[in-house]
Amino acid sequence: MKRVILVDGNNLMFRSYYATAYTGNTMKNSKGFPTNALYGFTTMINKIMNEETPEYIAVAFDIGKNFRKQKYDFYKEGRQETPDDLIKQMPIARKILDAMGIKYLELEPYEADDIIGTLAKMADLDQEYDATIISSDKDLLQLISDGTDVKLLKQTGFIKYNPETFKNDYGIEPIKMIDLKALAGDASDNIPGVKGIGEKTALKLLQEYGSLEGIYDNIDLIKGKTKEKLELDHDNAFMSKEIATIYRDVPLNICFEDIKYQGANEEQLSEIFEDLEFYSLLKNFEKKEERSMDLQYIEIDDLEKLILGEEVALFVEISDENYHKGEVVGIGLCDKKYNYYLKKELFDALPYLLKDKIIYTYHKKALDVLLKRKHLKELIINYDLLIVAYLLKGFTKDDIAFLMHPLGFPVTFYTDLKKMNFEDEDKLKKDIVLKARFIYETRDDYIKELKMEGMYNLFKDIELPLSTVLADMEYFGVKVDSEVLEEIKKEALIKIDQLSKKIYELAGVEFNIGSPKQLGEVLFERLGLTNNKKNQTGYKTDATTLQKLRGKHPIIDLILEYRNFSKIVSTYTVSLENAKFPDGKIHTIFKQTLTRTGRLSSVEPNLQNIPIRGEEGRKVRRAFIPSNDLFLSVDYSQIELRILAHISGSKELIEAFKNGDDIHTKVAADIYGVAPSLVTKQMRSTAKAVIFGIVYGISGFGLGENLNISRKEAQDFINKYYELYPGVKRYMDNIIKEAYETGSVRTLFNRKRTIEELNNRNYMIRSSGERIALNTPIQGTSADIIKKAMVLVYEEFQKQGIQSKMVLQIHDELVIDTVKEEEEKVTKIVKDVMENVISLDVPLKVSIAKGKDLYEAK
DNA sequence: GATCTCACG
DNA sequence: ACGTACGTGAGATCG
Repeated sequence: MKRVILVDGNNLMFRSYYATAYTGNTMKNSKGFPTNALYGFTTMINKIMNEETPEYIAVAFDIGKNFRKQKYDFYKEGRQETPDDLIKQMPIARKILDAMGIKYLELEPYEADDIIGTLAKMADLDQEYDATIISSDKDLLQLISDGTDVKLLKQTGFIKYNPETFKNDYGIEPIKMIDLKALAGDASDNIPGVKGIGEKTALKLLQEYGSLEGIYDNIDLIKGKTKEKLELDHDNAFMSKEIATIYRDVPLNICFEDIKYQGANEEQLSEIFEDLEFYSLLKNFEKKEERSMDLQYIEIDDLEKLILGEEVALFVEISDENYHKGEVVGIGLCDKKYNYYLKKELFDALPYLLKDKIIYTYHKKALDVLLKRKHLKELIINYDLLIVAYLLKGFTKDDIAFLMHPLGFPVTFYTDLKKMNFEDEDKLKKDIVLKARFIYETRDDYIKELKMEGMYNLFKDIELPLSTVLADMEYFGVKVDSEVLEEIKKEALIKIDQLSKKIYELAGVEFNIGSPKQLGEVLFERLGLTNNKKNQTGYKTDATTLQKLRGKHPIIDLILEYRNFSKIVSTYTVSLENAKFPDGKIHTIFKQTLTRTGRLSSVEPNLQNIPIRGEEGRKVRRAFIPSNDLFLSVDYSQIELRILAHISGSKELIEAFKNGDDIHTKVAADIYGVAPSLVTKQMRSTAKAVIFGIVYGISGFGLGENLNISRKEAQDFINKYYELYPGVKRYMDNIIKEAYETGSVRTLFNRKRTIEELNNRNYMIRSSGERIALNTPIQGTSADIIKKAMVLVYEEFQKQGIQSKMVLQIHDELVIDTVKEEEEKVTKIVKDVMENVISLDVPLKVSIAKGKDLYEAK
């Protein structure tokens, strides 16, 4: 049996284009030619060649007019025009295939689908050949047969369909996909179908009557509205069927030998890749001559030889992404004229060497920490390209190579440097110097861009000084009591042991409770519990699903408890203990340039998700103890809601906050139409869920799921809320409109987030873009506010010579490791700064807690 | 390495 | 009819 691979080339190009256009910047080479679709296309083809190693392969494209459009001019009408940036890339895709030795096929007036259909038919008729079709377009599923399967590409991975697996999923024969479309239509191709009938109803009808013809033959057996709709759109249905049918007799006049894989012409291919600047792909077949910019640099062993201008760019390569552990590998230094490479031993001289210089760097925080670890004087750094790129592009990588590579610089990625253990000295030195040079050469343009975008102040007054604060917090670290952790672990393990025994007993079998797959089988097959919730791999067994089964079987509660304790053991005792440094402290890394909203995140380990909601988990907080005398925890109360009140200008909400009302009680009273004194706990928590939902852009369905009430009830709550607080509704409408117009939203401090999702043709992704537009100004402004407060607190501590240290930030909360004698002073500073950091139309309020560990300080 | 589950704001 | 809340990090399992 010979296998023929049939690739939907058009589909691959579109997919690649929108995949990357959606995550961020459209990739271009240094000449400004767009390359994003080609990059995705090429890697996909490479992947296919590796995974399938086909002997016969063809890639089909659309070209020119197509016969469906000629006959029915509404076909594919209303579709967004293909972007210019994508059209430009189309001919290059064909060139690449030529160079790869892969045949491509196109023939006017047919579409790629028809060409694939024709070849699949050839394979079906020929006993010697089997075909596999590769595409993310479901239309092609109609071609599945004994001799043809379809690899349907998903956002991640793929599903492989043959007649059997297809029937399992859809409940109909593959060929009935055509009838399905005839009934349900297809919005993206503008195929009408039968108005008012969607996939659900269509599938039901087809399962019962077999085909479109079968349905109309038995039309009298069908009742009610469905029948009316079918009768009304009879002609449309049959016309839709015609359009949806892939034409399988395209006069290609070829045989399989014509599409035999020829092997790549590497020279030709590397020329194309050079031109596109696909350096990572070039690497794959070991292009000999390295494209280099021949950067000249001076190696410094003797500091006497080093004379620097006023402005310098500094790049320090570190041997581990975790700069609390890594060591200096090498140093690049540039001024206006010269490039220098300094060996790592000269790191200690930097504070002296760069005194009074204007310093530009990449990843200032790592540098700050490194200096502290070596007990060196701090450097005054004026510019951090990592932060700048984050603000301007939403760029998120710690490795500067990700910034340089798309611009055509021959730079080595950090992971590759690390893989070779930073050993190739020549390459390494050149690389480090190049990075420093890049920082120097681009700084003016980036600063200009920051100013143009109105983000210069955000950078200069908040983000840059914040990196100093974060370095200080990370380096100081949080002390952990290993004995407490050990104690918690021991007790939890005993619990786990007892629980597993009981669970095995009730299940009648021993299995791995930690395996969702095995657990699902035990609960829903062996014990016969009912669960209609599924995920990709089987039954859903997450806490919400299980909670709905409580009372149905005693095993459920035990499993929930088991999960609780095993989470505590693995994540919050063992891992935290492992994260401890020799000084008995945990030194997390606060990622300053990662989140899309402006929040921080915390890694290695994450100290922003230490348990608090559950009593058992909360005990873990006893293990976090101050290095000084006590913890002071100050958190903003309802900061996001206050921000919503402010930016929406909602009179009612502003009034409530000014009065100092309990906002959830107030909203509950309004929604239920009762006096605040009559609001029950239940009512208050419902109101709370509604309020949070609003901030996230929830739907009636989502809120319903969340509160376990009907979708309609939930929708009523939402409508009521809009009615009561029209300002909020107005804000939501306006911000979404603005987001569509500008492609982005901003926070109060002008932090910008571009939302590519809004341009996506997929409804789901577009709606997600709208929710992002809604939520980001709120979450982001909150992040701005606490960041500014941190900078001011830090400065005030310095001014007053305070020894207490800020150690944690948990989004709306600051934790200070406080010296007893400073308790009063510190409390006042932190409270005053946090409450007065910005003046809004509503007051900002904090609540304060203190204690001898993180458990008590809450 | 993807997926599921669960911890936090 | 679609599919279903914003932002994160991490451990265990499994193909």
